[in-house]
Amino acid sequence: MDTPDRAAAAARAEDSPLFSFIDSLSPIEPLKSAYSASSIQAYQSLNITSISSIFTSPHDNAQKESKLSKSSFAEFSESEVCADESDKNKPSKSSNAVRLFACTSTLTQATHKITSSVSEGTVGPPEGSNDLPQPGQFDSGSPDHNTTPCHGVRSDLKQGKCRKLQAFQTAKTNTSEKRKCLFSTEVQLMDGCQPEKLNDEILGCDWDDLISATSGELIAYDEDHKGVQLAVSNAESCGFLLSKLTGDGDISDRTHPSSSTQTYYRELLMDEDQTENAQLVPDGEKNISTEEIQDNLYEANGSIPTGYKVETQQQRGMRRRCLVFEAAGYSNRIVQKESVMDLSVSTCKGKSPVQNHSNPGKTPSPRVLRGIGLHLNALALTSKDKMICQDPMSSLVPSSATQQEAHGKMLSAGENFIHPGGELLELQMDDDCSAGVFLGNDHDSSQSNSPQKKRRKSDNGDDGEACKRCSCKKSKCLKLYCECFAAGVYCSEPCSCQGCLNKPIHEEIVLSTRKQIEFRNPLAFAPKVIRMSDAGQDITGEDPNNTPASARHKRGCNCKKSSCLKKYCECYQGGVGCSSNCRCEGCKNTFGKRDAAVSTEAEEMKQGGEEAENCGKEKENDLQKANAQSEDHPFLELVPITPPFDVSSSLLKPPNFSSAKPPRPTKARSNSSRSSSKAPGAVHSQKFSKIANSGLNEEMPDILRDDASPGNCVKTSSPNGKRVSPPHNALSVSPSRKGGRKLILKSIPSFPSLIGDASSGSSMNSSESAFNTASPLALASYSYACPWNQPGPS
DNA sequence: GAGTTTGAAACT
DNA sequence: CAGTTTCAAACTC
Repeated sequence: MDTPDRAAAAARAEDSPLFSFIDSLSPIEPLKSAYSASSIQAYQSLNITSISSIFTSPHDNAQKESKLSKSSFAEFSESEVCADESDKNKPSKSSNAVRLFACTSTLTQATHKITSSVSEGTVGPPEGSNDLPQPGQFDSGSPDHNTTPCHGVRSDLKQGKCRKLQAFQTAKTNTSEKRKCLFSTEVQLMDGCQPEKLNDEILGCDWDDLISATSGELIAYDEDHKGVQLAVSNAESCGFLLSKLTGDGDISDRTHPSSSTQTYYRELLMDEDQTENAQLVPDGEKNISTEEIQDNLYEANGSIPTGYKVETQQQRGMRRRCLVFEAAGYSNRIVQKESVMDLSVSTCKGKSPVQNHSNPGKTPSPRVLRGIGLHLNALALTSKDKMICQDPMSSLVPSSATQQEAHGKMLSAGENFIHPGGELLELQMDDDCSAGVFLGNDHDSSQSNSPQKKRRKSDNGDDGEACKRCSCKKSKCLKLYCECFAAGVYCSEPCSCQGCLNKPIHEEIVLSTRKQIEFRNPLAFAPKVIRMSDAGQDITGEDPNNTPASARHKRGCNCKKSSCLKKYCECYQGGVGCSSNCRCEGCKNTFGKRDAAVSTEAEEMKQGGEEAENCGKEKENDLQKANAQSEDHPFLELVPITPPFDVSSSLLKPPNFSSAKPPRPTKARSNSSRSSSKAPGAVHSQKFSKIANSGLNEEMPDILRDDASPGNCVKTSSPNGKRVSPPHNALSVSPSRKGGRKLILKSIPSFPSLIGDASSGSSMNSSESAFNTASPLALASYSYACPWNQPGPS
């Protein structure tokens, strides 16, 4: 960051002929400056104080960026947002991306080196593979970048930008570079199409991402981070991405530095995107540039900085995607490594082979995908998840180099996964959809982790309704009645709603409404069904006992006529047995009767799985659906809660961690009180004690009680826990939390992210400062926890 | 596809 | 906090 360093770096770069060439192409200096202290200042001014972002995964940065963009450029973003929808993929963007891409191709290794050197210059001395800016360096730099140029860019780029940003986020080691690239790209965009060497170079690494971003959809792959994802149409959503990536990413990076560096994001270019791109850039250039570039990248891997190489070759990013796709093993299989190139090529050409494969007939529009984002809750709640969209899935399908790896990552990712903002949600949806789509293809089942996805896939695939979504008429999709809104996702094409305001265009309204609802009921957007089982087992591994059956409906149902044997019953719908919290009458929940639960909750918790099985026999279809929902998305569960939530109540966040006080789930209490009132207090208390006492307990009890235990937020289970726990002392608060975290994540609605975006900017700073090292996950958890911590409405 | 049932969400 | 109304999903035909 220091000027001397920059000077040195600059000198180096200048020395190389490439540098001169690059200069001719586009001025890089601006970027440098951006990275430099000046940028930092700007960053600070923006209120993005926390450097923690540096430590954190790219996600954090992205979030911050998004936040910044939003907060500082809220006007822009909004106006742009509107424009985005109409102009999602602006030619300028695509053109820029194309340019960058082309530049990168031309630049090849030398350029990469230069870029790296440049980055280094800002940060520190580059070396060999290290040429690429180190994460830490970037981190420091990235924020700056983000702050200054990004804002403008973001606003301009809008969704596409966000996507790009997200993509950047995904990259770990490369992240910094990627970030730079993003920034650079963003900058260019802002500037208007000014090609920049750095950008190009950087883009070389991320250009795919950029392209994807421009194209419309992004698929983020964070091998290391696993959790990351997506992008999304709105910058807002970008902000939400918090995903655990940070935490995971950090960890993973540490553990697997080399691999970590390779995060990959891919975009499937939609026809639109392609067309747009084509328009923007000469066809020949585009195609050639992209293809060549890719080829070059692959070929030049040796020459290319490790980070680049890895990314291009390994396409770890894809793996992430794979998470989604994993379920759809098919996608992975089909595409595989080649898929990456194919994708890139396809994007250039117009349609990605993948898309063709998945849905020859359909060409999922980026929009669709965006909208599709599934919500964990939604998933858990209904088969609707299916809605998500097969198409997107298919389109997205990028194959991962190693499916298995991807799977593993996916799982982890799922765990880590946080729902970003609405767009992110979309991505999620995409993932989900993909999962759903692929469910049929469960090949990947080997993934072990993604059983849920598999199930869903099957479900989705089976259901023609897969893409069905809400059909609100009077609620304007701004109430919990709306599944989309409840799930924290924007309504999209599949929706048949009327007067829908749950769209990126009305982000503010959505956020405000969401806040209101959350204020009224902090748990409103929390997952209705907490499912320790899969997530806990897989992720945590700590709670072998937890079985799907163990999961219970948080609030408990109030069924009277359905006997808890129909989807009317949330418990049944969620594939969980009724618990003492339920006030149902004549409960016959196949997953576990309330009475039984009360009397033998402990057993149920352990054996819940059995119950589920039994129930499943009774109604295979229903059960499958339910199970799929609940189980399939274990990692969905993991999904971060709503950042917004955090944001809204965010103020508490820092305190949470710092403060030993366990967050109180105000509602939880209310729930408990409720349940207690209805159910025998003794029983309830017993459960509690059980939970508290048993190590396993964490699983369900936490969740169910999640409310009860504020810790839930904190708990970050395995994946999350990894990231979070170390840094977050406060988190450590209760061991039990681990399990809770999983649950928590699940519940988190994507929308929250939206909220989070708005508030996050300032709030994040404080929180980040507190966390610093904390991973994004931590943040997410934190934020999530905060709400809980706060009595909220109470 | 239309109408009914259902229970959660929202409202008072 | 309890009761009522509103709402949209789930279900039935």
